[in-house]
Amino acid sequence: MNSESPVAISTQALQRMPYYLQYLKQLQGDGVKLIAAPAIAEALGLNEIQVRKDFAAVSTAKGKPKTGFIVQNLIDNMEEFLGYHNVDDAVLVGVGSLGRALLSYQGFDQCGMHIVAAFDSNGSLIGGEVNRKKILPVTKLSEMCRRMNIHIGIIAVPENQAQMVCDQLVAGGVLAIWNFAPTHLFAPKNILVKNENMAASLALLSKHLKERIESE
Amino acid sequence: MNSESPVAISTQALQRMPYYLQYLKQLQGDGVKLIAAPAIAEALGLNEIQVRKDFAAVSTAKGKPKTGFIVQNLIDNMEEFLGYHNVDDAVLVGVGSLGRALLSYQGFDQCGMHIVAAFDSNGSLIGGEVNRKKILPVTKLSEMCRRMNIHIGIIAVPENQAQMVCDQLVAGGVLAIWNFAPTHLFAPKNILVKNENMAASLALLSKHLKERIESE
DNA sequence: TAGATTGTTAATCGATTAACAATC
DNA sequence: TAGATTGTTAATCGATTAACAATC
Repeated sequence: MNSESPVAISTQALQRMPYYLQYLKQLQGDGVKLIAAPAIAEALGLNEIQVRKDFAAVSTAKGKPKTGFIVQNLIDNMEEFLGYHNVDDAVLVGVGSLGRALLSYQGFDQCGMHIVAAFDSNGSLIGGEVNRKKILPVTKLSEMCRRMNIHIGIIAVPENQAQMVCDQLVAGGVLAIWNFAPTHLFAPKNILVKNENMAASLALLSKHLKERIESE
Repeated sequence: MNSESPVAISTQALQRMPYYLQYLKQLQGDGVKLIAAPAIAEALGLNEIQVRKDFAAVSTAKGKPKTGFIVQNLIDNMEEFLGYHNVDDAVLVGVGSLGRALLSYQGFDQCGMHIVAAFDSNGSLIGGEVNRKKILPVTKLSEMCRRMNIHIGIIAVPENQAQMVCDQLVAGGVLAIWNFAPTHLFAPKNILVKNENMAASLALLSKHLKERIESE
């Protein structure tokens, strides 16, 4: 494994990349051409050695002592590394309030994902559209995934329907699932399931506040 | 630190709690009274030793060999541990499509957070409401936070406004910030900032797909 | 009793941070 | 040159998993 990447990269490092990209693009917008690792570390609240390692894992060009890295190069290398250049088609299942928000979000295309259609089981929604994406009946889900060669399935349905939707996405041949339902999903090992569980984040906030307030 | 909890708990363990809770409540709904760690591990795709350790960290009652744990006890212990019983008031800033979705979500109250109001800078939104939450001018943000004793600030504004909003929330005395803007925020060390960066999750998906597709 | 499950101590694994020589 | 910054190897830290005795 990792045949194409000379240096292995951790999951954590991977998820720092979008923060680097956001800041690097901001610098670029301000006309900055060069940037050093310590400056980025400072701006993003990270350790500078960590930044250097992360850059080493994705950068084709080496940094120059006393100078740093070429902003444009880093942006290109990161986007290439993350696969933002070859956009994957996605479908979204569950057109509730969260589903609508995701369908309306403009930034996914720049991150290598394009939502082509939405699915729902509610007959009154079917045939409508949100942000120019048609809402189709969920009964057609796996067939459409296969026909359109969809790679990503986004699950935004209630938790009791999530596993069923997951199964159909897998049957439709998707390779990755982005799960917004607050439940564990079973999927074949070669399918990546990324959970986005608000309750898990809230647990962190709630516990922090409980401790702060109790310690008074 | 950790004076009230006999066993220290990791951030990771904390974020697993909502998954346990979800499953335990499902069991309870099915009339199941007792559950063993290996069964839960199986259902949630976790290691059974990890489950036992997580339970040991929050449970007041010990598990019984050959029997397991009392479902009701675990639910109570976890909710108490996470602070779901004492609900914290929150405000949301930025009534775009994501902000609306968050305002409409019904599950936060059960997780110890209650959104009392929303703020926006767009005059045409002010005075309106979403899911019975009034939309107020962002100019009143810190004053209102202080007056209403708000503990949590939710940031759902564009990235270029996020730091300014963060500063005002801090000025208003909030203790924790839930940041949906894809940018790093600077805040005092005693304020918890939890980032919810969709781009970071997408990076994981995009990279996985790039590798899968390249390896064909 | 026998066997499944518990709780805890030790070992492993992965990620971060420190130390330091190389270089512009 | 001197000093800042780079890249890499070693040390530390945190979390997970393994090993195992205790117990119902």
